[in-house]
Amino acid sequence: MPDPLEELRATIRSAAGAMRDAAPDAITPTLERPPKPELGDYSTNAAMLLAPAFGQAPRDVAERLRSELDARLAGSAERVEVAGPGFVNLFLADRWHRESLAAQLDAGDAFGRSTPERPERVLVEFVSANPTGPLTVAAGRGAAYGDSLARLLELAGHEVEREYLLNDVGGQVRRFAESIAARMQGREPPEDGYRGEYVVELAGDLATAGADPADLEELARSGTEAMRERIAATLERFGVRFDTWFSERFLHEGSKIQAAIEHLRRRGHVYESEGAIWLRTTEFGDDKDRVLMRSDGEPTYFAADIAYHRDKLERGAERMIDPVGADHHGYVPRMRAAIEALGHDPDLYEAPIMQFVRLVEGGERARMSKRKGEFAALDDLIDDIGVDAARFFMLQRSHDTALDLDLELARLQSQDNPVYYVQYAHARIASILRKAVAEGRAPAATDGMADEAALAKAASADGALAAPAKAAERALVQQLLELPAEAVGAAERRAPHRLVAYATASAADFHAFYRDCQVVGAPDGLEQARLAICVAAKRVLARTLDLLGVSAPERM
RNA sequence: GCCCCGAUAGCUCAGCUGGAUAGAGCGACUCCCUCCUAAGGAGUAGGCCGCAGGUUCGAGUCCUGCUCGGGGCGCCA
Repeated sequence: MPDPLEELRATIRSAAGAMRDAAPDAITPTLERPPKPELGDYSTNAAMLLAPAFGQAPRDVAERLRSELDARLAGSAERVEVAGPGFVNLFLADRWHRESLAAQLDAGDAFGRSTPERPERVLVEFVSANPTGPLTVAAGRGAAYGDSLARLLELAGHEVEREYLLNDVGGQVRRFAESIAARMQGREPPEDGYRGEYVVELAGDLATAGADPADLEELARSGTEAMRERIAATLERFGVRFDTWFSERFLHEGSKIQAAIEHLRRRGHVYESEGAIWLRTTEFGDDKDRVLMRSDGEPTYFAADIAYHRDKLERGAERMIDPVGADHHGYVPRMRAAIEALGHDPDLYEAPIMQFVRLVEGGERARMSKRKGEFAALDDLIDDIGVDAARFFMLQRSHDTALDLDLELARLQSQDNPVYYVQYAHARIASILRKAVAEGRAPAATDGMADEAALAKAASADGALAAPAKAAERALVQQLLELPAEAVGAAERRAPHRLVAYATASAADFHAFYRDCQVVGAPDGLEQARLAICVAAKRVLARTLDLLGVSAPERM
């Protein structure tokens, strides 16, 4: 896919290469928009990066780079300047903007997509909340993060699988079954059981279906299955769908755990002590060794998880990304150690730490504990503020920052709500296109809406457009061209929250364009050019919102 | 005690792997609808980037120490 900014970067690299008599290692210069428009359209720090290797003052290197670039950008740049400590600033011609916009439109839906140097098969395992209760808001943050990350990785050219690990066996599940049984018999759940109202309802349903309160095995099975369905329904509402629901029970029943332990034993990392079987994780940087098989003969969750990750690798995963809650972050070093003990590079296992979400309203904070029965359910949050606001707010902040979600702000269906800022820009563009069709200034598609593809095609024809000349036009075009790099950067850094900032900035640039540039009714050529900019902006906003899992409305 | 994360505007937080005069939203204050959606725009006020050192042409960003807050240190998951 043509990426005009990537071509500019390549030009800078080649100019830097041409002057590298001292042959420094490859540098990765920045290409960014300077803080003030007077400083040019783009700026690079390449000279400052090269200066140490040349043993020259940054400004002198910058001057040499300037003349190299000046020659290479003859048709595209009006001028190239050296400024500040050694920045080389590019003032690009109208023609460059026109051609870049045309290239973007020509790429259609492929714009933003990229091909990594080394595409990977990535398995993103997320949410994986115990099927012993409804999803909490905290799980929702993990869902929003994991799903957006998966979407980003796909756009960045990787092969992605979304997977949910169902912890459908073990102590928590037993307590869950005991709690259901107690409710079926009209008793209170045990002290360490699940006391939520949903357990009462579930017990009623199972009783109606003829379940036997004495058969804990069966209650565990049907209870977790009922919860799994409920969780899946909540996630579906939330716009999150998994490729695979992986049952931990499968690992136990299929002797996968024994096989994994045996594998580790053959590699020489397993020993017995105090009646238990241990993995020598300290060999790989962990604080202490960890138990795989308890003295009562039951495998630990850790052993099951090792078998699980081994299974992921056997299924072809080249990278495993497991966003985990902050309350489990202590678990990460031992899992890393286990990956290494299995004979793999531990770096292919990544566990982004999800910090907590706190719901804030008038200073009050909801607690989130499933077992005590007082929790903030994701469904309740969606009912309250809607999917778009929920996902936008949860993705607004870096995953490793604790988030206070302000319900009062998120609930507002008004101008104060930051979600609508971006959506409104999209709706405004749709409105312009509708008007253009209504006045016969743009072709209509079969559905009566503007034929965006036709507009794009006409615009990308060579020389068809007047050049974007106003500052607001140029700024918007430049902003839209950032999408591919933004998407790749957000994917590589596992940081979907960057897209929220990008979407907000793009919307702001559109609103400024809207203020300064009349579209429908502008002089011939200019009107076509602006309609093309509108189409490009609409696509970028829709794409970005989609990556966030937020809708892009045609009207508001 | 050890480990992880955080500390940036009144509030909630960004800051693109070290670059130019540190940004956004909310809140406060002033303006702008004969005009494609005012869910918008223009502007003002608001900062010792937790503290102290260090690294270098340059540090909110990297290193060390400290303070405060959150979390974790189980043969639970």
